[in-house]
Amino acid sequence: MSVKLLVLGLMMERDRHPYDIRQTIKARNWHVTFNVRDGSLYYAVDQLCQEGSIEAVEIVQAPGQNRPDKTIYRITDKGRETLVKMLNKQLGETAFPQHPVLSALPFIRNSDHTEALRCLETQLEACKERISMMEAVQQLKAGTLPRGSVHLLRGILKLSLAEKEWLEEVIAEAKNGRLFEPKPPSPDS
Amino acid sequence: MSVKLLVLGLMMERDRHPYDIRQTIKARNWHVTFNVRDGSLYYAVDQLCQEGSIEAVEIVQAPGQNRPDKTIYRITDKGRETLVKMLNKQLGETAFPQHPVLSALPFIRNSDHTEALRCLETQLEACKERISMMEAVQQLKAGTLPRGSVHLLRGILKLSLAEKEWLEEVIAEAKNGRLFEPKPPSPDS
DNA sequence: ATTTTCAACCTCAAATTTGAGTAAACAGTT
DNA sequence: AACTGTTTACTCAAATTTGAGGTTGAAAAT
Repeated sequence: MSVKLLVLGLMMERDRHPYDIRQTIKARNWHVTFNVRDGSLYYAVDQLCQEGSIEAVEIVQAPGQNRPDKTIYRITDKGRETLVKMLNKQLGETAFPQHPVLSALPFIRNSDHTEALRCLETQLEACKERISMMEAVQQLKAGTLPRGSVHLLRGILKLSLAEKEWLEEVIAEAKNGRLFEPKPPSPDS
Repeated sequence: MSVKLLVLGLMMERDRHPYDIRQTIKARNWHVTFNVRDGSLYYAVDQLCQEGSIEAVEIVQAPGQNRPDKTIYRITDKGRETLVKMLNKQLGETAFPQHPVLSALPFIRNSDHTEALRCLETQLEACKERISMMEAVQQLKAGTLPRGSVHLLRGILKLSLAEKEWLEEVIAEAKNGRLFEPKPPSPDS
């Protein structure tokens, strides 16, 4: 969710420019949890700057002279406060995460069944890939990472494993068609 | 995610007015998966109406005469097409769901540790409640629900159980302080 | 009999995200 | 030497969500 939290958190490690943040996310395989578009990133940086949570420190002239120069930002004292507040806020949100398949399921009988099955199988594929990726990363880096990041990996892994089992059940019922049956007798669904 | 999908899906069952949708969500305990504010709901209905996916059928005069009258909508043929498209789109999204704790974890060492621990415990509480609620609902209604809805419940349950175990591990490390330790030796985290 | 609360309804500005661009430099290919 | 693709770096309108508010009438509490 909060892109601002991400920005401030990364700025705690060192001064950065927006694009650096983008790269760091990739480098750490954080795109799984932090699904941020460029737009939101630059927007968040702008906001943080306006509210005084970060400040521009340096403008680096890029190699070619017509290229836009990157502005490097630093977190301020106010920013450190903001960070603590946002952490509290976010840790306090008890909303269940939104899963696309989960929220599509109650309506799935209105779908094109063949197509839906194909989608579910793609989901399972993606899920399995995520699992092996997380296992690999854990092997490689677990020793060197701060505990928070380790638990991030373990969390993704654990949730993905549960997701996998569940998807397999759903797919089984999609295959035998039961998933798409109109209804048992019932009054309210 | 897609509020529009929700609206169309519910309109497939019968004609409805926006507030009816709101109530149905509550009645079915769907607020867990569909976390919709009033604003988005009315906005989505408006959009769907403008694009011709639903149409107003009837305007019911509410009891007192100064109260706003509710407009009842019906799904159109175009709406049914839209629904199928949105289902496909949504089922095709393989993004990992956003969990507030998950994305706060890598930065948690910058938090107020006592407060953070308290938050984590609240999370665990909420998670447990969700689990017992889902178990109860399953007991009561599993027989009468369409399969899609059953799998929705089972999914929430399965994911929440995994979440619970994971949270317990995290809390254990928050208690002994290891979670907040600055870092093991490493270069990149 | 009057105040308080609650459920039914809805609105709207401001914040944020999405999606689709732009443009320059470099690396590799034909 | 001209093409194609990729990385760096950013922009912007349009779509959507958020958060907070507003009105009426009926029911409950004082």
